[in-house]
Amino acid sequence: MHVVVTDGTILPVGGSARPVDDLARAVGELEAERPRWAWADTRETYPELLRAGVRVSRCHDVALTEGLLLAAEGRYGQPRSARAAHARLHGLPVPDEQPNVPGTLFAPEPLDARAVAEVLADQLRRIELLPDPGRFRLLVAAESAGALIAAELSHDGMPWRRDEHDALLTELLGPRPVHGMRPVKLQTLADEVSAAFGHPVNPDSVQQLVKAFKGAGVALRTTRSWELKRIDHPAIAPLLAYKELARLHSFHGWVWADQWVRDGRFRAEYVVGGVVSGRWATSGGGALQIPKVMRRVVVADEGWTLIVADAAQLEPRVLAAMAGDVGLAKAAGEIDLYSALAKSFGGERDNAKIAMLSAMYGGTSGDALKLLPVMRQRFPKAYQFVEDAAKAGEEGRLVRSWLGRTSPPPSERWKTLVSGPEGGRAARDRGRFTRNFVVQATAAEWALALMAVLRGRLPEPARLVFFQHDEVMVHCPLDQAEQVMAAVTESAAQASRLLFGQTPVRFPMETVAVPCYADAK
DNA sequence: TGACCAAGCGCC
DNA sequence: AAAGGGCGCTTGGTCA
Repeated sequence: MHVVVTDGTILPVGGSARPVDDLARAVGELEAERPRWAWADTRETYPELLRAGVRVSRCHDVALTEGLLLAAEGRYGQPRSARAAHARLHGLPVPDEQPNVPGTLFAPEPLDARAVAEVLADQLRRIELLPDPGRFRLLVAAESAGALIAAELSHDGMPWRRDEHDALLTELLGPRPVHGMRPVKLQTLADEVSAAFGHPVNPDSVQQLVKAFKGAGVALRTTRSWELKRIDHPAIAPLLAYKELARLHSFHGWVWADQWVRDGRFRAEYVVGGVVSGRWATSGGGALQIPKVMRRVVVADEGWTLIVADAAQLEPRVLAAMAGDVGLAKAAGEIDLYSALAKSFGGERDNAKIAMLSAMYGGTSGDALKLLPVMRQRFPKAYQFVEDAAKAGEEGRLVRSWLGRTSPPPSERWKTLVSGPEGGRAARDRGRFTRNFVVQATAAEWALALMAVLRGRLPEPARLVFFQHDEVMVHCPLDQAEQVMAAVTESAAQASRLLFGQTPVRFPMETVAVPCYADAK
């Protein structure tokens, strides 16, 4: 049963609205009945419940659902807030999308509970009109669970040892400099670059670098590191070292830690569905781009451990299950998908891998082109599945994930471009996007389902603390390690059943219990 | 001065 | 890990 929640009101759908003074307390009491809470936007309501110590098991996020519905209905890009949805429902002027900044001076009055209930009812009706309402309902549930989880991840935070972070930075860069200065090791490398050219060059400036290399008789198109590596010049070594360390300093250095690490926790801000494929994005903190070298500062609390679980070869498995390709599904029933593939393929493991990846991602390398016909012959249904997606893209049509997330339509610019002289290129690019979309979006759905199930199976006080596309991290007391690892395995199986029902495809998780993130794999 | 873009590279 | 898709984020540089 749905129960609508706004700032000061609780409204059980079909019942009567009840004003409440203490929202967290009221929600906490009603949670015993396990309703599906419906609210305009999880980001506006749930954080304060969490701060009050209240967690809920499930919800319906109106804004996220509206975004999914609009895309599915071919109205991608319209404002998706509950307020906008309500205005559309009543033929009123639709307000522009508001940035989500709580307490903004000009923030509009929140919708009242009755209006939210109206939008909810309308959404449930619209879902029934879609090609596969059952799957879409699952998508809505998973996306909404994602919203809960994202808020909880931010609330709980990933363990982050500032002392270890500082030690790592000091080791690599030198001691923390006064604000605005380069750390000593960076400055030394910058000086070495200048010395190699015989005059001052700012290694952060592409223009200066290209000019300096030109003066030294080296023509460069870009200063990308893979291009620099092919050049023989005394400035290259210090420059490459500089680039790597400078990035660490400016992206995840002391200033970053001041802003994002508090009380021994890194609290990222996740954006659920922030990527068109349904993958999450982050706004601030760069949680999805933390360099691997930083993993050694992610350390479990005393007496606790980190359970790090990574879905192995998720995307080819997802394709096998989606396409219903018997041969591929059989290979995906093995732990090492690629050796199984090679057996069925009658070739080398590496070749099987390249063929698989090229089929999924539209690879164009020489090896890939040679191997694709084998792929097509051995796994015709899987091959056809991604080919169909690519063809749809090339023709400007939409594609959908397994649960019904719809790709954005091509832009007006693309439509002009595709009928012009460079049209073939634009069409192929779009084809690669839609080919990738169906696989990546479904993999994202599987990952959401995994987390939603796992969240419900975690014992107190274990907490999900990190999520990165196909990898999750749980922080729990040492004596819960076995239980949590088992929960991960069971959740993967449950997620697979939720999405695909009975399938020979397995979705193994590589799961380890470690004191420190760097110790995983 | 601030707004905006491109380059470059981290993650999956 | 592949390799291709897409993201965030910082810096330098340009323009109004």
